[in-house]
Amino acid sequence: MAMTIRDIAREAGVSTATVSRALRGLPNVDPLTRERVRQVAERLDYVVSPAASRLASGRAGSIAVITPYIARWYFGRVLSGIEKVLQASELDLLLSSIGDPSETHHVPPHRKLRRRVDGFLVISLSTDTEGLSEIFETNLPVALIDTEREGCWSVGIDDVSGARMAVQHLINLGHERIGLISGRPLPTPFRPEENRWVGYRDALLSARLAVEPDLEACGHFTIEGGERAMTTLLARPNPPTAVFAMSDEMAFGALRSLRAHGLQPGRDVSVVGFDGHEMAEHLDLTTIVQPVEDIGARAAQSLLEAIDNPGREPKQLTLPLSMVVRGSTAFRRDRGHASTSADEAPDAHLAHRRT
Amino acid sequence: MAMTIRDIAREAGVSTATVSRALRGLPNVDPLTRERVRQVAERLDYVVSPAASRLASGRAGSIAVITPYIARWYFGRVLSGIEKVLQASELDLLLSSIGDPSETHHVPPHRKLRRRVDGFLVISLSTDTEGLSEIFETNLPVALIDTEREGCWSVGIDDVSGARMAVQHLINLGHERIGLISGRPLPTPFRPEENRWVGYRDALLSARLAVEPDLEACGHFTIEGGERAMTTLLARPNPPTAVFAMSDEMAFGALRSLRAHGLQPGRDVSVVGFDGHEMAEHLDLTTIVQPVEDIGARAAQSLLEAIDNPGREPKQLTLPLSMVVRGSTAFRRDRGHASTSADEAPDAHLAHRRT
DNA sequence: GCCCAACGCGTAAACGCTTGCACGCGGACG
DNA sequence: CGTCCGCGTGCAAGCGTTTACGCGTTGGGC
Repeated sequence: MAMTIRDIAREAGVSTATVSRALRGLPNVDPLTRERVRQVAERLDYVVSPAASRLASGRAGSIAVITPYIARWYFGRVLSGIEKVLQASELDLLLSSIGDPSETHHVPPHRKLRRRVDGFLVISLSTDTEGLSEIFETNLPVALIDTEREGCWSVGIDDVSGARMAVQHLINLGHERIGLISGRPLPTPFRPEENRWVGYRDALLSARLAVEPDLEACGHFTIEGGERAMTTLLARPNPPTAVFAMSDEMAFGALRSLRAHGLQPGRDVSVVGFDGHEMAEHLDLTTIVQPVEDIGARAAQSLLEAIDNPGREPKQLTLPLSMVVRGSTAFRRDRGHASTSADEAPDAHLAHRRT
Repeated sequence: MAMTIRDIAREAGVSTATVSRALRGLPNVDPLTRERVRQVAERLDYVVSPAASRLASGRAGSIAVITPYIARWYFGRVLSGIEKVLQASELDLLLSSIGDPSETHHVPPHRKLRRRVDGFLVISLSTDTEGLSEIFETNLPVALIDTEREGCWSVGIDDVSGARMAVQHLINLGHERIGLISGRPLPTPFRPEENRWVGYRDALLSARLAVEPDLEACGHFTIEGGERAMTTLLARPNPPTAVFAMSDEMAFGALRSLRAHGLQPGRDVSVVGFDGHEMAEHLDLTTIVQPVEDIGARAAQSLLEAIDNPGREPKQLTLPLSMVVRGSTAFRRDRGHASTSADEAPDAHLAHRRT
């Protein structure tokens, strides 16, 4: 039971040094010796003690994933992508949820992680999030998802143009009062939120359309929040005829609110979401789809690369977006008029597809 | 940078042993000394080297969570509950997805975890899942979620009676041909699946209703799968008038299939789901709700308890279930007849509520 | 006033591995 | 035939903690 490297060494008739080298695939070991050692280790069911190995080598043998949420759709999927890559590596995946940063939970325990990991994977958090600075100060490699930062590797999508694409689609459909269901009041600790806000604004401005506070409502990235936000918007003096929601989940809530008000998505109010959630198809929601799991996987690969090659110049990766047009968006029509549901937009210059 | 316990000892004018004791809150340390050491450590920004600590103490300082999926709703939520508890403890959370066991992915790397963790948390997997035996052989404490096993702690719900509750509800509504959307063909590596199947069967048998293979279809626990399953059931010679889906996500797919066939959930075919997914409310789906996040949290607590008190007799915990009745279930009516949507079932003896 | 327990602390031996260094040996090269 | 190089290997010094043990000092009970 108490198998140590010494037992293997004795059994194989070599020194512990050779066992160590043989088992780890280091050079300068006779192939025959290596094989013999392997067999002995196998037979005795030996696995190295990570603690001892880490202490001696100075490597932590694990990476930490810092995420604001675990249970939410987007984060779960990203995490899944990360895990798949890490599974194949030698590194352990330490999961650390930071809790909703805007709620100033307990102090994030990044302190504890200090001597414990070889690198960090941070999801969606603005680089100036409180508590994140400790991570950058470690000088360990960091891979950022959905953000960028000098000296860090990063993977993400172009949130600005994604949002612009969504809003432009609505503009092309003839909408002029286009609402926004955002996350929470700025400043937000989430980078994508800021960027989607910029994209929304850009699109409106370059079409010389109004950007009014009255067209915005916070949905806190939840279904319920999205529903409340839509309800709020509908209650405004001059409600929007179309809405861009920063996430599909909020869009789901918006759709629900519309139905509750006797309005039909698409026909009465157009809605675009963001993410590519599976349910979007089922709810007939037009959305900007991002390769979520891939984002996680690529980020993990980046981090592994950074750990293996310290000092290597970090790369930033931007993954492609696409739009899926469904029934929740349609040409603007005056309320009350009858018309067929014409939902093919004249914006063929944008990347999009139908399903 | 290279802060060791020795630096603290020197600076505080004590031995490393005292530093170690002071910082870990062990007894037999003068309160004044302890405080002084604390201050020095704080000032020098010292954190213990987990590797060294683990090597010396023999504790791994982390627990592994073995889960078949990360991205799926149920597992993400359970994981979130686990993480919240572990965050407050001293233990690291090592995430290890096993991949879909029925697909015989790569060999699960539980081997690697051997000397690396102080305990295991296993989600939903049958205890006889291939590769899980290695875990039990370690003799480390194991907390099981959704399953039970001699010598293991466990937390879960009563899947049998949950399923029975769902089906009984349909029976009470007058349905006689009640379909089942299950996960995959038995034998399945997931325990809840077996049990829900038993509950389904029990309810039907004790009402002297038919249990036919023709009433079953596999939905693989995905939305798409649920949709396909419902479509399959509808195409059968004598289709069911009501369906119990083993998960809400499959039920969502079923609802979609119904709509695609011009059928209205509740009025034409009743559907009950299982989980308490947020979207269930939005899709007006009757469902059995389980305290998912709580399940994870309790299991984590159990494991911590087991680790702190080795040899303690394991406890099994069963958490309560409830049923939320919504519009997707209604009294059976003959196809084609008009009738109002009467959906209040005469099964007041069952725990349920309306929203 | 004595004895013993309890307390606070230091000494030093692990814990199980990695790795710089040195050594011997055989072959290539001049 | 001597030298040198490089390969395969072993030796042993760490890596930074924890903890059994022992020692001196106090204080309370008799």
